[in-house]
Amino acid sequence: MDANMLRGHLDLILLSCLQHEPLYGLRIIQTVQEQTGGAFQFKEGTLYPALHRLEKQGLIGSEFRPSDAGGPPRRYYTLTLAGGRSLSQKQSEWQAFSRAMRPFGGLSLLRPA
Amino acid sequence: MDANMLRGHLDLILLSCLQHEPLYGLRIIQTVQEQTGGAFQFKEGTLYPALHRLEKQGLIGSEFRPSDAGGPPRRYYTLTLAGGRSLSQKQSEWQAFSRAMRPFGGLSLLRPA
DNA sequence: CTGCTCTACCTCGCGTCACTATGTAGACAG
DNA sequence: CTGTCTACATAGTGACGCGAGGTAGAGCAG
Repeated sequence: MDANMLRGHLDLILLSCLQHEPLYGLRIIQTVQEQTGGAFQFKEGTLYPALHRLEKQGLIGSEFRPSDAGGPPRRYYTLTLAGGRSLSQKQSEWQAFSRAMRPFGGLSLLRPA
Repeated sequence: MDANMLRGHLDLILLSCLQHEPLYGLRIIQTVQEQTGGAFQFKEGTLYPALHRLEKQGLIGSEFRPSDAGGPPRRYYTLTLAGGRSLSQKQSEWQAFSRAMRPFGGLSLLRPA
């Protein structure tokens, strides 16, 4: 899948991942891959610029600390308060977008209410 | 709504609009606006380059003919055979994408099967 | 210590593509 | 002939996901 469909939806995915617990970069990639059954597999060149962007916007915070399980230190990202609000809004936007797409996506006989 | 969420999904919308009958440019804009309850309102600078792209790819054909209802002539676009196949595929891709987004879009308690 | 490998993070450059703004041309009214 | 409306068209811009490549520390083998 995926040409550049992800455009504009990546931020929502990342914020949503950090909703429950802090995660570091490569772990986010693994998480997303698992939760989507392999449908989304982004690369580092996709992830890190997006995380930096979100941090610059104040939606996430980060802490660089030594790994507790061996290996090199990791930068753990955490959802901020503003990030939580932004997440809610982006979820609403996604739902509106998804609903607006319904007439075009096939499956026209489903989803009664 | 809409920042650049539309990215990668516009082609699907356009092909889907031409599925039942030929339409001309501005009429497509009206159709989409109506079918989405006003959620999608693209501008000409979005529409025409996209139509030209699809035509260059052979997914739609066009005929420029005088308007049958007064006013300037219009370019009517028609779905080709290849366009029909592409539409089906893009619909499948959208469904896969939409399904993959489910863990992040909120509404986590819905959509049982 | 040296060299190798693995994990993790980072960044440059590129291409795509939707959007803004602007332009052109024919139909019709006054 | 001038204004206005409809319809089509395009150049320029910017955002951003992606591919490829680069750095650095941890751990291990010899």
